[in-house]
Amino acid sequence: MATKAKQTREPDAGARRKALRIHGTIARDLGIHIVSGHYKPGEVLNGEIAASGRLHVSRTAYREALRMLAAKGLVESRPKTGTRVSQREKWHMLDPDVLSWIFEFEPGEDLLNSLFELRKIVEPEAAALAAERRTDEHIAIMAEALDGMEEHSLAVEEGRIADQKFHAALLDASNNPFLVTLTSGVQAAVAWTTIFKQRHSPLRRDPIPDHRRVFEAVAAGDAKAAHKAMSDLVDMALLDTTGARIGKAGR
Amino acid sequence: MATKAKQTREPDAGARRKALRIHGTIARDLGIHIVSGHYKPGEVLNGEIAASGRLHVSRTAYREALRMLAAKGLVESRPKTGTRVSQREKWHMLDPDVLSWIFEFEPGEDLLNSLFELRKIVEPEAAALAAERRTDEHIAIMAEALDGMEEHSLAVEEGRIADQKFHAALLDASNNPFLVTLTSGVQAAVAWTTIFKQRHSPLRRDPIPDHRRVFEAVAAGDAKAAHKAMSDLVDMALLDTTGARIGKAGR
DNA sequence: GAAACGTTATTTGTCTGAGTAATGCGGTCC
DNA sequence: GGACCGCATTACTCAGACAAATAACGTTTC
Repeated sequence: MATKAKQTREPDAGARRKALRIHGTIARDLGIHIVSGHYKPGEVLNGEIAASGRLHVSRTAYREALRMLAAKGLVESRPKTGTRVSQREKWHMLDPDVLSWIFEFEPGEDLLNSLFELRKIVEPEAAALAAERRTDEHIAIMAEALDGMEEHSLAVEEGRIADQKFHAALLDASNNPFLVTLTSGVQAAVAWTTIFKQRHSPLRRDPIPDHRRVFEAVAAGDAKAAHKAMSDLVDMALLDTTGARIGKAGR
Repeated sequence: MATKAKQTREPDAGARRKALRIHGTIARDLGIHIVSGHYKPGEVLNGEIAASGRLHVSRTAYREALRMLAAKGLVESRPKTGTRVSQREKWHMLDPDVLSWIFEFEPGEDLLNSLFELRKIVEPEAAALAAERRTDEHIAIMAEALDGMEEHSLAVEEGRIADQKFHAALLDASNNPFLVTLTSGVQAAVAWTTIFKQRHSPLRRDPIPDHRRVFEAVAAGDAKAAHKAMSDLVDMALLDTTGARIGKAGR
């Protein structure tokens, strides 16, 4: 019997969990069940009274969870017919939460490849734009972050924060808000699982030199070089992830 | 009554609106106010009791609207401090609803350019992938849609539906669910405003030949040609949109 | 005096129960 | 057979109360 552990302010280094409320936890649980295929598209969920009763929560909380899922395109509600799981094409696959839910379970090799296919398309171009548009301030922030990554390692929290700073500054330099949200969300989801998987295979190529190549190209304003360097970086990230997953090489 | 539609009663010609409920309309109104800058990031909204009272709705409905906006990253709620508009970096700019809200108001030239920058990066690559992976069935659907576009025109509803079918099949052929959601959402938002703007400047280049070039490249499995053709298509779309914007009389 | 600690007020969060509105389904009438 | 009409089901909306979280303030303690 899992009673909810009284989790007061958890000062653990992680800003990862934000102490979800009831509606948040239910949305997350339901969302994971949906993206993992436990509830299939077209399937009708239990009625509000039944579902809320089964979960021992009020209808209010359950409904708010449904509203969140509906806002992410995962479900659709109508009177008389009930709430049903939407078709997969309707899902907002790039929503940060949906992405994290997908990767929290088991991505599925094809989905992982699809995501990296997208990264391979977008991120090099973003780096190229950043090379053309970066300000001196961007360079300063990225340089500092790079130093932080070298001093600590990506194995510890501080190093990962520096890594995030680096990529955030890079994206900001592209000066395109759509690229920012798209890429930051994807990176966050991937980073999370990568960290997890790496516990099993701590051996990996040192990513710092690749980061430095990106940095130097952006600092020099060399869009083509930035494109190439970032492309390599994404390739390496893919190898890290799939390598940790399975030994076999993809196509 | 001329058409024998199974559709029971749809008195309003606008089939675009799905008869939003109260929480949906409030979320939309609030969302538009946020993305249009009327409520600025960091600003705290009125308390739930005050806001719901001012809108003459129940707290429940207002809260569900907030949950939807929170699910899209537009607001954040905490006890004691209230609900405040999130920083722009937190917004899910690629969420279909957020996108439509942005373009419903007045996109802002820079935002429009940023979005087309993204399209220019992603859609040609998607077309290239489609050229490599398309099945015969995809070709058949696209051919049929293309015929429909030629028979009717993009000026009428049927033609636009055929256009959507064409692009949907093209995206599906890329076999990448992330590309599908990303591109379809963006296209929908842009198409909406383009249709609207075109009432003022009906003169535009005929897009059918460009579509045909994309089709032929994809049918031939020529990724490079598909890339080029789709790139041209996006260029033309940008010209259409900005041209219509500049052409209109300022208000 | 400053830092740790408890108190309080305010706001969101959760619960309950009732009533309303939309809608698919089946029956009825022509 | 088709159009219309009621019925049952389900989500939707409302109202009011209570609980939990937390920022701000005041108090204690060293």
